[in-house]
Amino acid sequence: MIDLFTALRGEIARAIRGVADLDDVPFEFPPDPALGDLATPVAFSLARVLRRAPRQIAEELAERIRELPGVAGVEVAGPGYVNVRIDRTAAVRRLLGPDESPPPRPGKVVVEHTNINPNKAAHIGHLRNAILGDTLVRCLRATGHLVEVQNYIDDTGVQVADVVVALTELAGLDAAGVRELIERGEERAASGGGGVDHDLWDLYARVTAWYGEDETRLAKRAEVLHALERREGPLAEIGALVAMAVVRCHLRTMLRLGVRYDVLPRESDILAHRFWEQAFGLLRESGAIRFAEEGKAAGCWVMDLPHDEEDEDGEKYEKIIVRSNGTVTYVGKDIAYQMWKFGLLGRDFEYAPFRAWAYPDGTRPWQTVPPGEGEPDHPEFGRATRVYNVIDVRQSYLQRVVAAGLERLGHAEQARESIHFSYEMVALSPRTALMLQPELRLTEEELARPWLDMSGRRGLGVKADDLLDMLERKALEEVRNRAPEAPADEAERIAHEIAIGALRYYMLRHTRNKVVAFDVDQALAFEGETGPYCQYAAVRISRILDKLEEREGLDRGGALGLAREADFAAIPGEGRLEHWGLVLEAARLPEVVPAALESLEFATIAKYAFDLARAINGFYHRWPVLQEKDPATRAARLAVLLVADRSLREALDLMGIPVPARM
RNA sequence: GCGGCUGUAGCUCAGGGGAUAGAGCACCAGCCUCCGGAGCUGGGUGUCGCAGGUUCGAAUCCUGCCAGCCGCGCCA
Repeated sequence: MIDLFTALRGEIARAIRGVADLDDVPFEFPPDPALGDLATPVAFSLARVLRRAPRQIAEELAERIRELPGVAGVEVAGPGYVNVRIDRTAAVRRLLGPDESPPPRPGKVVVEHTNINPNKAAHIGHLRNAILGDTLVRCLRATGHLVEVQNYIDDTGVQVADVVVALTELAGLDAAGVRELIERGEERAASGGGGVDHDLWDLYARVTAWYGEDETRLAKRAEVLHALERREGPLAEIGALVAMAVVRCHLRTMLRLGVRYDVLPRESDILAHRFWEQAFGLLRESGAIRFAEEGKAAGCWVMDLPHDEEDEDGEKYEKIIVRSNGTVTYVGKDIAYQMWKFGLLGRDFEYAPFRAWAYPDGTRPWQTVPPGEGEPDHPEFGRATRVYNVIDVRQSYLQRVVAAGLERLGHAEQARESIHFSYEMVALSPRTALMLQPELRLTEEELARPWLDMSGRRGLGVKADDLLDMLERKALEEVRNRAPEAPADEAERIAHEIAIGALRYYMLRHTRNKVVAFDVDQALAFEGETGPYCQYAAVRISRILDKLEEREGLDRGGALGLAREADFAAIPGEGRLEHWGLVLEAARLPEVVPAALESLEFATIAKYAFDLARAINGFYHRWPVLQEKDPATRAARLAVLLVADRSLREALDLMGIPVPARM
């Protein structure tokens, strides 16, 4: 990324402070590039302080700004905006120059995302999580952060227990039978089908009904849970087998969209390494929790929340951390885990390369393992200076409690740096739900609702793999229509890249506080505000470069060299402003990325990429490069397109959207 | 009850003090002997949920209200 504006703003702000004392000088981009490249409405606020007309103040400021290097002109417009124009040829040259990305930053950022229960196939809600998380990771890395990506595996929870019950009681399988089921899934997966996680999707839905028929059957779940925690017996073996097999499936699904992880911490290893016992000691010693002698929580260890939260009786709110039977709650475990992420626990996991699967390139993410099984040489994990937990909005309360726990332990800074990246869920419109599953029986009330929650227990939802398959099939059909001569493997690769583009864009285009009411038609759209539209704009520029090489022997390096030498002023007057407008739009990327990180709103990057692609497509139609006769104009026009291309590709890359070689 | 989020065009959504409130979809009409239509150009719609307030200026900030959704468990 190349940032034209930050340094310039600093200069202008300094010049303005020479006239009036101000902490903060506001800047904005003028709504129309004809007005200028950078604007400040500062004269309006100064007018109040100085008790003079804003326009008059603006004129004075303009005089000083005019003198600054890199400033090509200053004008006062409207009621008192100061509009600044910059040197265009120099700007274009710089934008085509070497990368100026920020230097590495101190500290380490942990991003935890995906976190799918390893009991059935990933659904489209998990896709939103992983895509948001992965985009966060990419943006952090692009701005110089060292990032560690964690995907937490809850392999001892109720969901896994239920699937073990389903396998043993409903499917009548023993460990050998489960192994066989997993193997069959692997064979299907090898030829592009769904793995064992797909089998479990329906099986898991059935177990809820099975419990419903006879409540005494819940004892089976308790038995399995117990076995999982102790890691003993055939039920535990099946649980471990299934959980790791499903994790493998999830990793495969996520790899389809280009999402990878550094380390997979497992709940069972948190238990095995006795993280909670360690945290319990620290919490007790620090006074963060206390033993409740009386009240509703008598006999429990509780944490008094520093918030002014009260329950309906007006009593001070306390959160139970250890139950009266001595077992720890979910929040308690989460506090221990969060402490580990910051290196505050004084205890670590052991690690080994993920045992169940390797990425196709032969690398493996790391996983945690029980005591005594770890490899001596492994990267350092945890010890973060900041932690992002990507979890949906329903966990907001618990995330606050976890941060409060750190605070109460005396780690105020880490509490502040514990960031809940919350987002709303993906749901199904009743129409889409019925379309996908016509056999579904919805109540009157459900039909009237704007959306329906996906429910693993009802089998209601859309599998991530199925959506990806649909996207790839549709994209492949389009590719075959448009480029019938393309070899099969190339067509498939392009279709895959288009599918990813469509899916990732779809999940990012909504702001995070909005429920995505999943709509098949919208998700499968390749036209309008979509990923493929953005990809297409980049491909078009790429095609011009191809033609340039075919017809004139000018390769990409040559084209870039030509563009760097271009004189922007060579562009004839009537189109000059439009050319410049595209450059300006492209130059805004370094403004967009930090803003997106600050607000955790990656829809802004999606919107930016789309606007830029739209500008490129419009430009493409009005200003041909290859047909342009005048060599100076042609070089300048090429330069403009290359500037736009660079920003568009960078923006797409931040969202994990690849650009196909052709479309 | 308490807390959070959402309410903007027919639909899906951007915009979150500042220049004339915008996109996409859908609908209609145009556009290539081309750098391939996943495109471009036009066409028109808005009590920005309602009511007050702050401000030179409010879709945007504040207060209240209405509607919808989500949380608030000795579940995970």
